[in-house]
Amino acid sequence: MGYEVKSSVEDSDLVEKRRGQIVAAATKLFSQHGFFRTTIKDIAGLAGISQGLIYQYVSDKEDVLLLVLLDVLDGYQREVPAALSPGTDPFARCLDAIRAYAKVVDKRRKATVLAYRSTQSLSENRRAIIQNRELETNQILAGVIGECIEAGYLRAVNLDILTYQIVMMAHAWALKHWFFKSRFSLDEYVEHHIDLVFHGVLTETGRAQWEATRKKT
Amino acid sequence: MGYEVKSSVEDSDLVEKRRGQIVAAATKLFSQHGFFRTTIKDIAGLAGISQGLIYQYVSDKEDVLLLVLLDVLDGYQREVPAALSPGTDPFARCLDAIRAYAKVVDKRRKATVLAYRSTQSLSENRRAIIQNRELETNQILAGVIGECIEAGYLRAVNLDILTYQIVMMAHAWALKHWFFKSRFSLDEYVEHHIDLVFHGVLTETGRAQWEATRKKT
Amino acid sequence: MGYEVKSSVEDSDLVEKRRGQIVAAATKLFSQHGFFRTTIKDIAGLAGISQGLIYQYVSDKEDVLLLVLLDVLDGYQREVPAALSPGTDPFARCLDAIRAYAKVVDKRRKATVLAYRSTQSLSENRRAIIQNRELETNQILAGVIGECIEAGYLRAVNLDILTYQIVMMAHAWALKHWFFKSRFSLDEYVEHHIDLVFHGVLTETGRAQWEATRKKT
Amino acid sequence: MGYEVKSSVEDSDLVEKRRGQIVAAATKLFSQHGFFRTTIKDIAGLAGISQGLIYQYVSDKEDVLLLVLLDVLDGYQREVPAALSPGTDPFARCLDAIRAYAKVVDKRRKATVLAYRSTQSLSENRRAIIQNRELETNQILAGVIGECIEAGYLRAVNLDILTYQIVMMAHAWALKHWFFKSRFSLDEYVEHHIDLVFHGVLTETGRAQWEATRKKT
DNA sequence: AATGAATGAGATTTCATTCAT
DNA sequence: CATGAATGAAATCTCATTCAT
Repeated sequence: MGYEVKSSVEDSDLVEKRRGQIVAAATKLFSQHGFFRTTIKDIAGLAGISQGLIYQYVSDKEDVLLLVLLDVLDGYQREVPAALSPGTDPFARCLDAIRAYAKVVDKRRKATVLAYRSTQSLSENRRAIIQNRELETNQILAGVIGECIEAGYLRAVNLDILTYQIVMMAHAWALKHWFFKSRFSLDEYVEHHIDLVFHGVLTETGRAQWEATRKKT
Repeated sequence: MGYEVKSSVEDSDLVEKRRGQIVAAATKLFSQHGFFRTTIKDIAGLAGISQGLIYQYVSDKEDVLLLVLLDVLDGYQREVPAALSPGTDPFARCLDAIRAYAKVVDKRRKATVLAYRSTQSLSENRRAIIQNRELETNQILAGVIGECIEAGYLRAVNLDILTYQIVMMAHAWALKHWFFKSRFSLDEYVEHHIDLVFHGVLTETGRAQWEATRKKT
Repeated sequence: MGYEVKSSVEDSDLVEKRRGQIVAAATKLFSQHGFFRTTIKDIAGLAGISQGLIYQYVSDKEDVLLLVLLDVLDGYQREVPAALSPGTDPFARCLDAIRAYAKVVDKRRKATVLAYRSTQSLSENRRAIIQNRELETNQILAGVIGECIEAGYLRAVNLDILTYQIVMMAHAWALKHWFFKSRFSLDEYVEHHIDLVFHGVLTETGRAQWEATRKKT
Repeated sequence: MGYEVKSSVEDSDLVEKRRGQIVAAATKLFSQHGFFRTTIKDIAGLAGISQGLIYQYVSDKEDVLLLVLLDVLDGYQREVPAALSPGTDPFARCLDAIRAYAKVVDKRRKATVLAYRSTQSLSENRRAIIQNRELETNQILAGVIGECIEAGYLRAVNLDILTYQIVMMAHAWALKHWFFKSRFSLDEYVEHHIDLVFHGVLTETGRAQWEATRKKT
């Protein structure tokens, strides 16, 4: 998983190892203080290597950020599929996926927030890499949701909308954690949302009202 | 609306005016290039004043950011209530509020993204100010939603969850605009979401499956 | 004489003054240790200003070099014409010019050497500026020499060749000073050269030999 | 030709070979980008060896420069004598030498310029080595010129002056190539100079004027 | 002998902030 | 009140040199 980021070092095992150190240190520091307030010196210090060495594995400070963000998204992409029991019913798999996704985000809460803060600090093309990676991850969710629709468990709502609804639910857990943490456990938070999206919020009366409203326009 | 931010200038009209200039310039530049890449010199230049003068109306570069973010949130707080026809039915008011909120966010799309990027750059206490302000705005939505629940239009779901669901829907329009812009108009986007949250996604079969699933656990 | 080099400071008197300080310091240091071994910090220190301030009057370290070299060439351009008694006979003026040029180079010996060492360190376009300036200075010499040819004092030899012959004679005094200094005074050096170029080196015998040689080919 | 430069490697054939690689690569790179802008890594890369190995044949980056400059001067010293037809008349030999020297310089134009740029970057004692070598080369020219004087072909002008006149003529071809290249071929350039130095530039009138001028002073 | 990863000092440049005018 | 020149700390990045393998 060397990606596009170039290194002057040949030995790919070593590259893997050093980048691992760098990414681990950078993730921690970027999450804590942000990309701009973190210095290369800090990263090198925490990674236990010299400043100069970082530039043998990365061409830019921005490259470090890219590596960090790719690592976060890789985590999603690795762990969500791992949580799906293959061969089971789409409905169960879909619930698994939603809960797994939320769990994965929770595990990387700070890094997820980091992604929101920092993706815009990347140059055009590096940003595009990240966005593509995000879409790939979303495809995993979209896949299981799509199966549920085909299986007749879910209405044929717009898949992009529904997928991002779920994605944002999980991200909001990270983004608004300052609010939610004192009010819900992760499980409660997720189940509330599942209930919401599965059953909707309208009562009978509400549904009537909705129909009435729609006719007017 | 001087808030806590202190100014060495007495004449409060002038303070208002100068801060207006500063905030307008800074909002534009922060949104475009981010907080860290924007310099005080840039802001002064665009605001048509000298660098030094900024420090008579603000104590810090961070203070400028606080002012900008407060201004964004003020916009929400001002414009959402304005869109509500007073005295009408809660259901209609609720729909108005949701759509208005989305529209307000759309109007400040870049500034909204800025808020996500930059709030964490603020010091503890300044961040708290922003978070409180966000909650105040959310109260407006929560208010009309609550009325709908009381009026029996909506199920008694958790108000915080539902409110943030709607808030995040609007924010996602800004945050993931790179994805949505080529797929939906704002209206389509919003109506898709309203449909989703109002009616839920489960079919009859899905509902049965859900019940079956729940019993197991 | 602000040239093309841009400054963020408006007040042109101040620009003149500060650049004067910077150029004086840089000339000394560049001449002594070369462009690359001299640091901006050194220059600032010797100029009695802060490092940062230099960048308000110059956009680059290379810009400092350009300023220095332009200043050297300006010296030539200012002082050579000043040594010419206007209205006198072309022959006298020509001798004046040659001796004056040598004197001017001698006065700036180290800076002249610097020009040879460092012009190539400039970017393409900045180098072109310097080369043009050199040609302008040479025009002064070419002018008086040309007048001597027109007046019939000198043979109609190629003007570019003769001009550069004289220019290089003066420059060689600086470039090979390590050799000449223990052997000649500047005056002796110059008069030897004038004698050489004026009368040539062939004896009668030599001239015959030369004719014989030429016929063969 | 190991000179004073020390190597940790014993096998002197190998030393010769490796230094050959290093010098060839360095000459090219130094000529192109200058001493300071060329890195040891670049040199190693072009020489096809590793960075570390360079330090087994050289103690310093400056040492590489010394080797390069010595190599250039060696070229002069080798090729000029080779162009002299032994046993011929001093006059012919002198013309041969002048033309050969110009040709040798032309062949190493960039390296010659490099010598002017970089000799000053050497430490005191290394610079002295280069200057001595230059004088040795000049002796070759001085030798044939001296013979011409003894043979009565040339006036008894100062030998140092005349020799350096010719040396500088050739060097100027390299140093001011940006000017001459569009105006003269090497041959034209050289013959113009020979004509100049051999016959001088004064006309009969000029000579009279010169005498008149001299009497005054 | 040879490699190339690692070090760490150091250079350029930027910019928030101050302060004399 | 307003200006903008001046400061100086700090950050990124480069590269000669070393050294374990």
